[in-house]
Order: sequence, then C-alpha cells, then structure tokens
Amino acid sequence: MLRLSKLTDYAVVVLTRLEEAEDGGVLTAPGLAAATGLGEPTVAKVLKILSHAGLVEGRRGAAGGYRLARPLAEMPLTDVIAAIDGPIALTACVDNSIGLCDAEATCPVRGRWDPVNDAIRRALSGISIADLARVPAIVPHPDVVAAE
Amino acid sequence: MLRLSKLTDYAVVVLTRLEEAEDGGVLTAPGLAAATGLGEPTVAKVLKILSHAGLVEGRRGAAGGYRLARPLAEMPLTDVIAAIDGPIALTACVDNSIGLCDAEATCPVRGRWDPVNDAIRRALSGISIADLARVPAIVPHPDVVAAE
DNA sequence: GCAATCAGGACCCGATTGGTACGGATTGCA
DNA sequence: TGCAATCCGTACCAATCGGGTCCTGATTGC
Repeated sequence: MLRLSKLTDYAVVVLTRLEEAEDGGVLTAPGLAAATGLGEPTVAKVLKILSHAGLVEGRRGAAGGYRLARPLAEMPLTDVIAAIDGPIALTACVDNSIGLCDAEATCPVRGRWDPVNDAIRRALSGISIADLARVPAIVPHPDVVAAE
Repeated sequence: MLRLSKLTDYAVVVLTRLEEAEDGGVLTAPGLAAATGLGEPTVAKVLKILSHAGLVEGRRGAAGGYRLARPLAEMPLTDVIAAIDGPIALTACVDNSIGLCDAEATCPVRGRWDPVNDAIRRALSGISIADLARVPAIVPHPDVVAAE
C-alpha cells in the first residue's frame, strides 16, 4: 500500500507533543506516553531512534528527558522517515546500488525507479513536521457530514 | 522503507514487454515469463491483477493471451500502484476514513497525513509507465565508475 | 473432443514489523 | 556517598503481511 511504518506515525505525534511543551524544559518518555496515549515502551523506542538520528536530544539522569534538537519548522518530513523507515526508495534496489540483487545482470528494472524516487523525495522535502502539526487532528469526514 | 511491493515492479516490466511486442497480437503468460526472466506463476498472478484492474485485456482459449488495454503513455503510474498495492495512502488510516481504528476518538494523527498523501499523489500522477520504460535499464553506478 | 490458455481462489513459507524486556550508564539530590 | 530516576543499547518474541506456488474451473480455436 505504499505505506510507511506506524513508528513514523508515532514519531510525528511525539515530536508535535514535544514542541507544544517546549519552554526550555524536557519531557520524559513516560510523560510523553501518557500525553499521547501510546504505550510507554513504544514511545521510548521511538525517542531512542529519533535521538540517534539527532532529531531530539536526550538528557540522562534524575531530571532528564527529551527536547527537540531544532524547531519542527526546520525539520523536514524526510528526516523523520529516513530515521525510522530508512532511506526513501520505493524498491528494494536502492537507486543504482549494486551487489544486492541476485539476478542483477538480467534484472530488467535496474535504475528504472530512480525518477519516481526523485519525484517523491521532492514532494516530501517541501513538507516539515510543523506543516503536519498544523493540520487539525480531528477533521469531519464528508460521509459523516452528509449523513447528518 | 516507504517501499512498494515487488509485484508492482514486475508489473512495470511486464507492461513494458507487452508494449514492445505490440503488433496487434497477444502475448501469453508463459511467453512473458520467459521474456522477462520472472517466474511463470508470478507473471500469471501479476497479469491477472492487471487484467482485473483493466490495464490489460486477457483473451482466453487456445490462441489467447494478453494485450495492453491502452498505450503506456496514457497509463499513469498511480493506476498500476493502485491496482497492485491498493489505494495510495501512507498510513493504515486512509485519509479520513472512520471506523477502522480502535482508538479513533483519541488518535492524535487522524487526518494529519492527508497533505502528504496528496503531495505524493501529485508527484506520481505526472509519471506514466512509458516514462519508466524510457529509462535505460542498466545505468552505470557512480561507485563502479570511480572504481575503474 | 482435445489442447491451450486465462480466471479465480486457497494455501504455505519466509521476512518484516510492532511491541516487550532486560541490564547498564548517567545524572541530580538527599 | 548512596539512592532514585532517567536515558541507552541490545536482544527477543509474537503477529502480520507479502511473495510465491498450486489446483480447479471456464473459455476458445483447431
């Protein structure tokens, strides 16, 4: 389905929540889990990945927690996707990488998806997490409105 | 990894091969399998899906086979992806659909990915299968060139 | 009537993902 | 100095999904 993982979804939620509470302080993983309604271990996992990618900064210790490494407006969606789902490439053969495919010599699609990957990267690079956060979370569905 | 399925990849190969041999005649699934180097049952499966989506037309019987329903230039990539991978939506919650998510009321991301989905649809709608077929299948990789 | 082909479904195996658990390191505070 | 709270890294397990195969029918031409 051309889908990306749930973890990426969670990451956006957590990042959005982190910015809302941004007053210079930090938020703990358990606190974020309670605020988002997600499972605590899952939130911790997401935060660890984001920390590894440099999108959030973790501070250890008794008064530790997480805070954003930079404002969400300066955080392109591609960074989050790349951090959690890996490099943005629609097929297993990333761009023109060599040595991964067993039927490399006869593979009829080598390099063929490159323009598609580029198109998607361009489309996504213009969207920041702040753009997603700006969307109202609950949007009335046309069917529901029509049914009323 | 934001990946789409291998089947979609195969579909592009098969469609491209179908157009090359387009002289008004048809190509059989076993023939296409031999021509593309893919497994025969797999090719048959792809063709069945494409036929169901109306992208190719199957003709049964002794002299049966498949032919393109329309030229590849008039076949947007989104049609093939939608036929094989389903509707283009990055998350499980397709757009603003209701009733699928269990934690619907508290879900903090409902409708949030819509602009992303739209951006990807726009980026992909401008690409036809003919555009992909036009890309040379074998492209020298920069690393390989540098290593020589 | 027979052979060749498409059509549709069921099935199984492997891979990936989501989610969990555990031990260790770091920091603040009493 | 010890304790508690927190992050960090890794390993692990269960469930889902996709790739691939097979079988049985329906249709067509010879």
